[in-house]
Amino acid sequence: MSTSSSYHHGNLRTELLDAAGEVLEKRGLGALSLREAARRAGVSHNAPYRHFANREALLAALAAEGFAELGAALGRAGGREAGASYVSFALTHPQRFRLMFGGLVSIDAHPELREQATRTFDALRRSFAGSGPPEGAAHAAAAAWSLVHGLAELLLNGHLRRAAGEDPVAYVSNVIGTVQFAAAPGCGD
Amino acid sequence: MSTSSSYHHGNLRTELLDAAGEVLEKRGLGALSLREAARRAGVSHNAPYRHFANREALLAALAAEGFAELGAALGRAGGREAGASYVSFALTHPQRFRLMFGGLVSIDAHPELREQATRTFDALRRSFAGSGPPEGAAHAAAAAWSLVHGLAELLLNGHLRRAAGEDPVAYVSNVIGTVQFAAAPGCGD
DNA sequence: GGTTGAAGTTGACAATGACAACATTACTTT
DNA sequence: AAAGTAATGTTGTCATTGTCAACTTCAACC
Repeated sequence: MSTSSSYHHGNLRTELLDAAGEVLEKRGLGALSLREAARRAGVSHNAPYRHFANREALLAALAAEGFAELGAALGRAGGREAGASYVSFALTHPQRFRLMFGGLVSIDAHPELREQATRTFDALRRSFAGSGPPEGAAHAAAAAWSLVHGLAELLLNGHLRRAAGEDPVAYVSNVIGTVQFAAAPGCGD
Repeated sequence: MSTSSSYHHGNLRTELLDAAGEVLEKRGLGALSLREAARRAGVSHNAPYRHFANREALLAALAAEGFAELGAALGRAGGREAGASYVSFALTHPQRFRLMFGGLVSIDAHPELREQATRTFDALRRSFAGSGPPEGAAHAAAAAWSLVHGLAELLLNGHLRRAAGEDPVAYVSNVIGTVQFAAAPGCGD
């Protein structure tokens, strides 16, 4: 139905996001312009402005998509594999992950992004809160999230060299396995 | 001496880096253009090209400066306070830190940056290697670095909320304090 | 003293983000 | 169903930017 005429696209916002997402992952953030997205969607250079206030708004929408997907991935995985799932998301969508956490788009400046991010962060804190008892819970959860987030970033940037032949997945679980949270059962406070 | 004529600046590269660094921290990476740096250095729009091949080369030089400074800070602090020192650097120079680890400049593509980064990374691994015995050393060091790096990033982005009135420095050490590395003395194998 | 090359300048061009004015279509409201 | 209105896309334009090319100035060396 939507394809009747060629003037009104009918689905442009979504297609712009798809096109932009592809450019983002394949050619990086620097190559991602509103005009390029418009070109790929087969639409005039100014059409995107009907759906996004400016370039940053498009980036914010991309980031929001990313947070939604990350949240879904965390939901799928049990609390136990949350860490592996987080790292896996980052390695599967490196540019998206950087966009989400790179600080280039202010989360607070974009309400829709803010809401989605908040939802995902809450899920995250919940996932990582199981690591300790109430007293140090907040700190331990922060540590767990930090560990996993840092691991993702450093892997993404190629700063961690794993031994030859070491499985990436195994590496992640090995690294995570070296730490214990202070109040976790089996290790004194 | 150097200020004799106004044609040959004599110190342009350094001044461009200083100007660019200021723009970077105060207005963010997006506002940092070669032309803006040139303007601030009181020089024509194309003068920077005598010192930097392109915009990315300038960014690479800024990142290299950052790595040098981070390395120095780590050297000043003992191995014990390496973590706090790392986080402190990130919080003091947020934009610089993001530039260094944001993946926007390819480290490998810029030899000078690559060398400086390698030096600093080696120092880093050394700092964080003290956390465990040889067998799991690499993994434990990776975990320590990841923890600290993630903590820095998440703090930078305002994703970790510390309790009201909790000192930032104390918070960092509290969070770090919740983890113990598997083979560290005082905790099971 | 003249030559040469590094460091800076002016001038140009294409790409981009953004604004304004206009065109076309869809939806609502009788 | 007809008209009016707002949403969606288009064309035109402009300032800014990165980058290339050609020219100029100056300092160091023979």
